[in-house]
Amino acid sequence: MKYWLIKSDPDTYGWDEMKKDKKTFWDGVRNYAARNHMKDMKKGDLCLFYHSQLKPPHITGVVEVVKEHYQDPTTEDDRWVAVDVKYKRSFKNLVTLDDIKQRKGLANMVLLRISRLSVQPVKKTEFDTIVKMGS
DNA sequence: GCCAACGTTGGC
DNA sequence: GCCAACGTTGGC
Repeated sequence: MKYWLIKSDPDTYGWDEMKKDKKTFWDGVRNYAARNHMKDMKKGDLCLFYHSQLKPPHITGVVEVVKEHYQDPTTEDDRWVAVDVKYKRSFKNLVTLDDIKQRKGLANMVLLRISRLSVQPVKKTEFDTIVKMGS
């Protein structure tokens, strides 16, 4: 099982909608590196849900991959894919970007190195640390 | 609103 | 296949 971090600008799609919908398709990725990560996602993988553009930016909770990649329904262009994710759990404490920066074990997260990548892999140890921080 | 980082496009 | 120009993302 793998772990990921997926970003969403709440103006486009926020955690409240995620909770309400229970399940959604994750589309609109137009970046090859992010797309390749989506193609690696397997059913049952867990993703941290990251709110970008907020003050402060933060992780709100966890979602689970329930359907592996398929053609992105929002475009004719067959280069792009979508996956389905379902709501798993909300964090009691939001884990902010600053919290992540402060935490020693998380200094090598992709999030801090390639800030613009919207779908990125997360190590199990990083995932566990963040879940602990959020609980 | 600004700016850095970086991906994409298009001319050559 | 290089590289300049341009657009977008995302933190601050």
